[in-house]
Amino acid sequence: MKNAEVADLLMQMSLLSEAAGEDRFKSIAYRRAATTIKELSEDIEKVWRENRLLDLPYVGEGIAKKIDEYLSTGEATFIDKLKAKVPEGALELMKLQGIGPRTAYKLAKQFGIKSLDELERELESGRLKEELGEQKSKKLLDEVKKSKTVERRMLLPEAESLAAEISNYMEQNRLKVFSTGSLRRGKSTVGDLDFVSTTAGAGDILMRFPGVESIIEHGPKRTSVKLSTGIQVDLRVFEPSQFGAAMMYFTGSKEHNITMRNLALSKKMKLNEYGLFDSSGKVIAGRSEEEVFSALGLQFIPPEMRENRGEVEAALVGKIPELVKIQEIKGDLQVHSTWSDGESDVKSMAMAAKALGYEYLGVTDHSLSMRVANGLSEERFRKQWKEIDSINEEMAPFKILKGVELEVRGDGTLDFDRKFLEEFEYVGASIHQGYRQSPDKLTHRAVSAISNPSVDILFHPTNRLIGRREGHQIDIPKLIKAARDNDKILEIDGQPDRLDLDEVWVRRAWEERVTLVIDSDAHSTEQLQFMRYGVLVGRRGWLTSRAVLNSQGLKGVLKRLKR
DNA sequence: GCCGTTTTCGGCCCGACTGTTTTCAGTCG
Repeated sequence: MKNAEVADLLMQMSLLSEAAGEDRFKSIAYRRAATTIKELSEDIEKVWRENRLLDLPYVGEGIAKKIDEYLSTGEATFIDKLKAKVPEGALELMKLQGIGPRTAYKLAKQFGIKSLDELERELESGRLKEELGEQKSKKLLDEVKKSKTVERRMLLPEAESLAAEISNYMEQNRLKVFSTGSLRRGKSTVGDLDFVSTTAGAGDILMRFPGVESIIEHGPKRTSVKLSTGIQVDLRVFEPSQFGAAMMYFTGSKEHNITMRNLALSKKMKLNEYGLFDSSGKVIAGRSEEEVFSALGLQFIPPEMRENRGEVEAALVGKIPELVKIQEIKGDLQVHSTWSDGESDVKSMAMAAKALGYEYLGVTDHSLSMRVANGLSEERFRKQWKEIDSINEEMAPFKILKGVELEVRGDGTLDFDRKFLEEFEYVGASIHQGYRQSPDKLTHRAVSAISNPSVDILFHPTNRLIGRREGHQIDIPKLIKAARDNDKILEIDGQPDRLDLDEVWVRRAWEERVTLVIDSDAHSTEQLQFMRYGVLVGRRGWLTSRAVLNSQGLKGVLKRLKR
């Protein structure tokens, strides 16, 4: 699948077009098309072969022609053409906060600055003071020095705990702040933190938060600071009567906001962060999000869905799904114990699961060939089952299910034979090995695993580790089709660095009526909490409880996994 | 470059903050 490559090319076009000083709407158009293709839940090559490129949102004649060139010849002459118009170095300079297309163009063209290192030298020499002004030079110099610490996005637990730390600090100063932005939308990675407050002066308190390293800007309504960890925190202050509109605006996403504002315009109203207004400027709504949605004739859209992926259109016709909730989860079907690489024993895991209100817990220790994880042999599994039986007697009606995380070996064969696999209450297969295999081979392994009669679930299908390792380049539409044809289940793994399947594919899978299971993949009792993150992915993938196997009670799950 | 229950041309979300621009351009979210 070349979706990521094509999206990347279009994103480059967007940046180049901006740096070349072209009409800024061109750049926006490229970026929108890039997003469309990045989030496309089918193979772009398939769309192209079937002549459906023009059906994609934000793809018109111009962009379709470029995609056609790339997919048919493997070349992208349009990139080189545009590059010729951009002075060398401008793109790199634009990565710096405070340098936009204008400044980058000027610095690269007039001063021949080609890199951040060169910019640093020029700034230190003072030669740019006349051009940029004293303040700006100083600010940029600070930025250049800071830029050397790599920019990173936080995983959800880190983002949540930082947000909690900041809001506790504010609370100690008798100020309430509300977390918004991508954290409120439940995105798998969070770049910066966004808060809304209804108390004047909140910005002054934020600036005194102990982790603050520098102040990016500070005004009566908006304050932005940078923490020593490199994370940016933005705070905006509003009147209580504006709170709902403010939360909507700051929760985003940006593209969702644009669609919402356009919808307001089409109804002769105006929507901004202060409220919804009629054509005479009179306020119609703003105090709560519910009020604003309703005044626009929309159903309430849960934050997790606000990504401009059709949710506004769905809300207009009352088709927002009732998203799955964490309270509806009745059990966990992938956890590990001390039998393999877990830190807690089976009984502790079961007690912790019961304490969460679950009816059942599927213990899925690794199979034999995962030697690094102390994978179990047939003999050890039989011993484990005895232990499970006795705990089950004690804890009834709570039930521990005998599962396995079964290794799909490099050659596509499974760790155990069919006869033994039938003795488990269910089998989840995983592909951990063989990164360097071709996409075709990996796809074949995944498809044959999910098609195997002894396998019920494919765990974390791409095996990605966010920020550390790309997932296997498997053909996911093909995998989804195989799961559907064989009536099998795909997993959303709740480990914060996995969250695999990705939300885009989760949505596609359920559209094809493939059941999903949301698991914590816990390796300790505490990690059972990771279920929450998996549920967020499900919600971002528009799942209802009906789509999620483990929103069913024990009876329903056993029926579905009947062997 | 894309798009259309006002439009196939003329728009494209809307506002805060910074700096030294004495009225607004650049950048950002």
